[in-house]
Amino acid sequence: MDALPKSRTQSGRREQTKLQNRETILAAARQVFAEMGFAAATVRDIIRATPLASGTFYNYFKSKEEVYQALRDDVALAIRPRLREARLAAASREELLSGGFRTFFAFVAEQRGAPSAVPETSRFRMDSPEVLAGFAELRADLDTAIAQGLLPPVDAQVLAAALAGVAFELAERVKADGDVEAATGFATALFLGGINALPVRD
Amino acid sequence: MDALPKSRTQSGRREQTKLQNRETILAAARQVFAEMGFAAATVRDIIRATPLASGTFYNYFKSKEEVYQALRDDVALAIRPRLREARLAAASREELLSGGFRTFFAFVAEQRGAPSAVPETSRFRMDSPEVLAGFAELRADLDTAIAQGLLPPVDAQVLAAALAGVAFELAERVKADGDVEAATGFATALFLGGINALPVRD
Amino acid sequence: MDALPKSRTQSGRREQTKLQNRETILAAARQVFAEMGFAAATVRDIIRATPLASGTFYNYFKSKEEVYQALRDDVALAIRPRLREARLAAASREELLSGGFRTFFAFVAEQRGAPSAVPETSRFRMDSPEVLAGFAELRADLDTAIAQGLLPPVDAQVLAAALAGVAFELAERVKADGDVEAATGFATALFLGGINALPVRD
Amino acid sequence: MDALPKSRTQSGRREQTKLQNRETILAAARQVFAEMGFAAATVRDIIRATPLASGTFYNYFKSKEEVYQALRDDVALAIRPRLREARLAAASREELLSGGFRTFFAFVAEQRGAPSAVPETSRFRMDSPEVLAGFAELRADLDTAIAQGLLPPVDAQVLAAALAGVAFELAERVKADGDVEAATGFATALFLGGINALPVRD
DNA sequence: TATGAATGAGGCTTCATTCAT
DNA sequence: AATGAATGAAGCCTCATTCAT
Repeated sequence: MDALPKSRTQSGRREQTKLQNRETILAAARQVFAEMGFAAATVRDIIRATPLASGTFYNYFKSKEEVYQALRDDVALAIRPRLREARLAAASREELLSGGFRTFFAFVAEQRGAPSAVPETSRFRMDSPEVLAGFAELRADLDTAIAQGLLPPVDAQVLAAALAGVAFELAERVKADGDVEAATGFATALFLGGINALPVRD
Repeated sequence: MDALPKSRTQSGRREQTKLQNRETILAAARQVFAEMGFAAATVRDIIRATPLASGTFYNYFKSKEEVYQALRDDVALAIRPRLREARLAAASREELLSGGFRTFFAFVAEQRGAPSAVPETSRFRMDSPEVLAGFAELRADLDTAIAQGLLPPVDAQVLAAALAGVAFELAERVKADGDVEAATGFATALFLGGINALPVRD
Repeated sequence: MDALPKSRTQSGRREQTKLQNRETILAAARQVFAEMGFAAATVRDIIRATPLASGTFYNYFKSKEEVYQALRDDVALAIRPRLREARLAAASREELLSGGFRTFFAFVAEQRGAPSAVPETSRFRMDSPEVLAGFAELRADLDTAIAQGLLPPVDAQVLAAALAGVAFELAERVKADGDVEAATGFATALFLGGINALPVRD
Repeated sequence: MDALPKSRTQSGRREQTKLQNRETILAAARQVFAEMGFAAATVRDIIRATPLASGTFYNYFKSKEEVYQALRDDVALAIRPRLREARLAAASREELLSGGFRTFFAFVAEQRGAPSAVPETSRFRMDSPEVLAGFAELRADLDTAIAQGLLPPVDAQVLAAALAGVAFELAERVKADGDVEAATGFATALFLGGINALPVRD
């Protein structure tokens, strides 16, 4: 957290600061969660990574869980429209798959921030409303693609889970090596080849 | 002051008790983590779910993280030999894939315990040594399969990640619906069809 | 920059508002003290029961204690003149006693407000200046009555304490059952009979 | 609170200390409540008046309210048997009244501890089970006395309230001047004279 | 080894109060 | 005056851990 000087004399800062404090807290929380993991992090840790007073935290969030969800939602909110767009623009099965994967992995590569101090031995996923909405959206788009004939009539729910599983797992590699195209190529080829072999719905 | 053992069974009892205490703590921890999630659980919560005294906990574990890893390792230790066996017994690519997935999903279905009190909106994965060893083992087995000609010469590391991603994600569905065969069929078909399409190593 | 009053009514409105805010706070405090007890109540609770901002509270009161005293004083201020009048109008010892008790119990019955949310197992008495003045007034009136021959020359201070003790304790019953006349009859008879037996001052 | 040295070397002290800590806390609480009043006192204040660690408080009590009730109960537990005995030993109405008042006022005089630092402007009464039991006992004894003919058939409940009111109010004077006999004489005479004049039950 | 009371650090949260607007 | 976000002291309480028994 860069020191935002807290001196009272910079009164002009206050009016900006108002709801920008929220951003300050979110940034600090992102940092703290990355450094020590969500489970170990405390509200105090977040506050300490901030020039703000402890009480101020509670003007914005009720708990670290609420901050976490806000972060998640920010991410989901940022990535969802991009994914949507990529999928809707697809004119072929290959474009649907490669477009989705490439968009996702590119986003992951972008987010590669300060590498964790702790080698980060735990991963965590909180299915906030926004994240769940992202899943639902994926599934809906798959259904649309099936209707359009871009995909065979497979179980969209399960296919969505498989896509997400591969995406999240390969994302770990992208975080490490930043190679978006390799991951995209692999995942696209896998599903391009595999989808035809899937059992179709009755 | 050597022990004149009060009775032979007593010393036997003591050893048993020692092992039992460890199991008691692990069982309580499994329960507690399921009920309130890992992040919220405390050592005290685990002790309270036990007839033991607080100090006793520290004769067996140093922290809840250590308990968590022990649980993880127990799971990994239980599943790894089964997976190994399934993979080594495979005489065809189809057997390799379906055997591995079926073994994994069957294990997950077995473990489906009392559903969490908290709707459990977060999922954790702690890459303890045992879990990482499981990954390494998978990768080694893939390499062996490639050498045997059961698989084409793809990047085993990435394929392992994709297999794990699909396995873990579909595991959530198996936890929910218990349908091992459906998940096995889907995953096997996907990879059976997809593997041929994958880029091969140079 | 003298005020060109935007309208005459506005300045009138402002003064009214000022008084109204004080009343608003007192009313909220009465409510809050009744609902959660004095000890548990906080300034914030009082503010929250108000449409006003937190800072505004401090334009009127310094603390919850000050609010409490103001409430007390309001009560004492309301009851004292009535008690005074009742006692001064008394032409006989019976009238002196019954008039005083009846006035007091009638006031208590009037105040019986919404019953406390908390079963209220604690009772407070804060001897604010106004309350102490009420005591002094009672004592002075007793001295006057002694001088007038309405009462024998007993220790007015102690008699005042005994009267107050019975009055406050029976008040609890009146709060519960609202039976002003029963309490008045009992207390009057007790003192009417007892006063003659009291030791007289030397 | 006298400093009980907290050094670890005095290991012999520990076993005594075990449940004697409870007494330490109660003594500190008595002191603190007397000095700053119940409403203003905090758990921390009580702990600070103790050589104990903060966590230890919670091994014995859950809140200051619980401490207060324990104190109240101690008092009620100490005074009730004495009052009971005094009343049961009474062979005449005069003995019944004077015995009860004298016992109560003597107890109050005994308890006169360190005078409050703050002039103590608030009084507080928490009707814990023990206190309520004391009231019930008084009432039962009055009924017994009525049955024995020591008292006329008045409303025992209301008479009990009147007796308590006078007793508690005169107790304030006894706390101040310590004159047990004066208070006893006054109260006894008042009720001795007044009881005959009370309305009798139908 | 097991016990469980004691410890005190430290997390969580609210509070009274200030002060720039 | 009124507002209400910010402050940070401080209360509440639990926690992990120790250690005498």
